Amino acid sequence: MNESKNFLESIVEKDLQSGKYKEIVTRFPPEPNGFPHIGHAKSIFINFGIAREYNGHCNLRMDDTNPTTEDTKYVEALKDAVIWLGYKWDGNVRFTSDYFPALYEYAKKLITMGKAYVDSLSEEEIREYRGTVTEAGKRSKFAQRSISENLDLLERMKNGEFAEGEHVLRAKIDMAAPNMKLRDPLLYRIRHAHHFRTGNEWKIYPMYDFAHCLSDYIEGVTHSICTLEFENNRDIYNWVLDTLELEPPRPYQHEFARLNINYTVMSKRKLLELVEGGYVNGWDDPRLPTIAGYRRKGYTAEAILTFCDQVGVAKANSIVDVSQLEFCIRDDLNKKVPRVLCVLNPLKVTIENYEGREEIDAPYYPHDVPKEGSRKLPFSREIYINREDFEENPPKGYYRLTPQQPVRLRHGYIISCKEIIKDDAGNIIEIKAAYYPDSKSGNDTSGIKVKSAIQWVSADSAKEVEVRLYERLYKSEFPEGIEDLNPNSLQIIKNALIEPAVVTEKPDKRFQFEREGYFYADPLDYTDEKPVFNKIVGLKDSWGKKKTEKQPRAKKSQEKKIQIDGEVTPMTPQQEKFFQRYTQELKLNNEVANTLARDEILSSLYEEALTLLNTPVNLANLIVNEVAREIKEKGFEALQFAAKELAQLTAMLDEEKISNKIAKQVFEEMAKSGKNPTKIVEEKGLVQISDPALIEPIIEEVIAKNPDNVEKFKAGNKKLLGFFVGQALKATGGKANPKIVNELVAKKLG
RNA sequence: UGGGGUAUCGCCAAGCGGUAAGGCACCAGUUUUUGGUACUGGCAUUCGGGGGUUCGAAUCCCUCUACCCCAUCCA
Repeated sequence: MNESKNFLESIVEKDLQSGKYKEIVTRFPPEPNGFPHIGHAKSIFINFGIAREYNGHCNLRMDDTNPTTEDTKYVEALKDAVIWLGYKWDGNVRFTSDYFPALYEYAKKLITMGKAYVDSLSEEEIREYRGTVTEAGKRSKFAQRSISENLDLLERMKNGEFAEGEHVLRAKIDMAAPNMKLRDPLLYRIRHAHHFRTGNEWKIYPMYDFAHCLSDYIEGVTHSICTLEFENNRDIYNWVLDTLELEPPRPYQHEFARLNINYTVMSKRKLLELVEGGYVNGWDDPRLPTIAGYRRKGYTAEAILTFCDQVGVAKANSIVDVSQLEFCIRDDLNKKVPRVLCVLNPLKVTIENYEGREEIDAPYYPHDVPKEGSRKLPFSREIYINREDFEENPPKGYYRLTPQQPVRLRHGYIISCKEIIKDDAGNIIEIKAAYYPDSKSGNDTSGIKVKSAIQWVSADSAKEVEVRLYERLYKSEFPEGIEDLNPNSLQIIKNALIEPAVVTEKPDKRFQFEREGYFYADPLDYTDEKPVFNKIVGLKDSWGKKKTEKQPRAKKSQEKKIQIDGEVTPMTPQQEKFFQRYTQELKLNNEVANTLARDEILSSLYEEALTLLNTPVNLANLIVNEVAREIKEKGFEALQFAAKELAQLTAMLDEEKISNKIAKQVFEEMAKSGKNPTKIVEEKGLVQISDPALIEPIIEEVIAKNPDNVEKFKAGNKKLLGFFVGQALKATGGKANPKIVNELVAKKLG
């Protein structure tokens, strides 16, 4: 498990601690209009994971408010995905459509409150009236309708008296809102369509923004977690819940960045295009990032979950490298799966000095995997090895069989090449070899050193199998469309040869084909007569990499990106006047003066404080930095202090009664409680300690407690000075005079 | 162009005024009858840029830049 907390976990912990909620309730709320993919897995992992972590529960809710796109086959797939990933939803599967009656009542309530109206503008008009990002919209004349008329119209909409598009129900919020989503959002539209659950019962269907928040509320959800593109919808979410004056507690929405992986597409539209266009073989094609695809390919749920955990949850749009996912599945399978021998591209080898046959006892697991089990490996005069494991003219660093270099047959004997047989075209078709009888694995007395052991199968007992080799679907790292498809994403080998135990014993469904990768017995097409294996992922291959790479490796551009400074809005004459006064008369630095001059609130506060205390620089710094933050966070009206308190605080600073560090602490307290700063200092005894005699023993102690850091410091790590100062300051509760501490630490450490 | 977000290593990502976590990738080396695994070590003098505040800034303030989302009767 990822040890550091993500921002959602922090929020949940805070809400639990503050008593905002007694129990955490989350929900995974997909629309059943497509097959789930690994992006859903991330959402499932987060929602169910948080519920599990904090002993709450998580609902599975189908957000089925759009009858034209949804289908029950998708709800089954979604349910399967959750179960496969190992989670259990609370109670039954929920459906937004279950709440249609309740939602309808809430809509009537909004109308009654004068907060919603039936609009009869056309679709096009509604769009026009909405305005643009820079221009305010204008409200429909139908917003004037009376409550009773609205109520009547809504009921008749529900009863099917109107055609689609004739009317809609809208929230009455603000047609000039800077957030476009708030410009009287639609709440209901008329749809004469068949819904896969409610049939033809409803003629009106609620929109996402109306249905989602209320469904969350109805289910008692506490944390409504969704992806970043809903950030703008959060305002409506809150508006609906607040306006309806629902009994608390109510849910709050939090957004995280959706999952993206390079060489992969995740959008419903593009996935659909691949399937419908026949570029892949259905929704469970192993090249697809769908849950069904990964499953068919042989991925384990554990690997997917580990991956979700590793990539973390944050708010920055990002694209994760596929190698992270590949690592997860390799890492999982490495410790679970039996190793067997399979020859993908067979080359016949006749061992001329061997007669008869024998069975070699071979363990399924290597020494570093703590699992038991073994099988018999038949060996005979005729065997097959992989074509790539023999080279007539080997490149430098080649470890396998060559005319000069012997090689070990894994679990078996060492062989060496005696003769190369070629066909008329010059292709190698067979190797004549000799084996060393005293080199058998386990009791090798031959003393021959080989550089590698290769996989092989005995010709008389090997089984022919089909192996499907999958590579990334796209050749482009950030694929756009079908033009970026990798033409070689699927290679089918019809006549690979595998050792018999795999088919007869079936020790598992997943295997490592030694030196090749991990493979999975295809759950649909595999039969004992015609076994089929899918490649899950290859092994790491440092040899193959060495061979292919070498030359490209574009050197990264060393120069930093040059950033152009944009234009700064010029000051008004009034601001200019202030600026002049601040810089020249009061000797403030340009930056501080500039900030002050441009901000009316700050400057008036400053001017006022100046009349109480004539310390222009310290006062300006306090206002520009600390007060500005306070105003930014809470607003000017919420300020708990006035110019007088600021002057008092600054005065203490001037007298060096308190240090800057303490001043910040006092300021925070003052901003929170509105207490008088002098009083805070007195009550908490925050007066600065500047006497070296008092500080010195503390420093001694810090030094004594951190011998290794002293070492590091003496070895040249000068950054550690800050560490020691910090520790000493901490020991005094921040009261020690930092300047003095700095000096003393520097002196003591030489 | 208004509003809402986001920027920390090649890719993810912690960090919330006092020593720049961790994972993947990569590079060395050790072990190895899988060119796998495991193990060891190396990988950000610097946090999008520029200023400011502070003894001390990735963290606070100002400002600029880049990218993402919003003008579906989709979710």
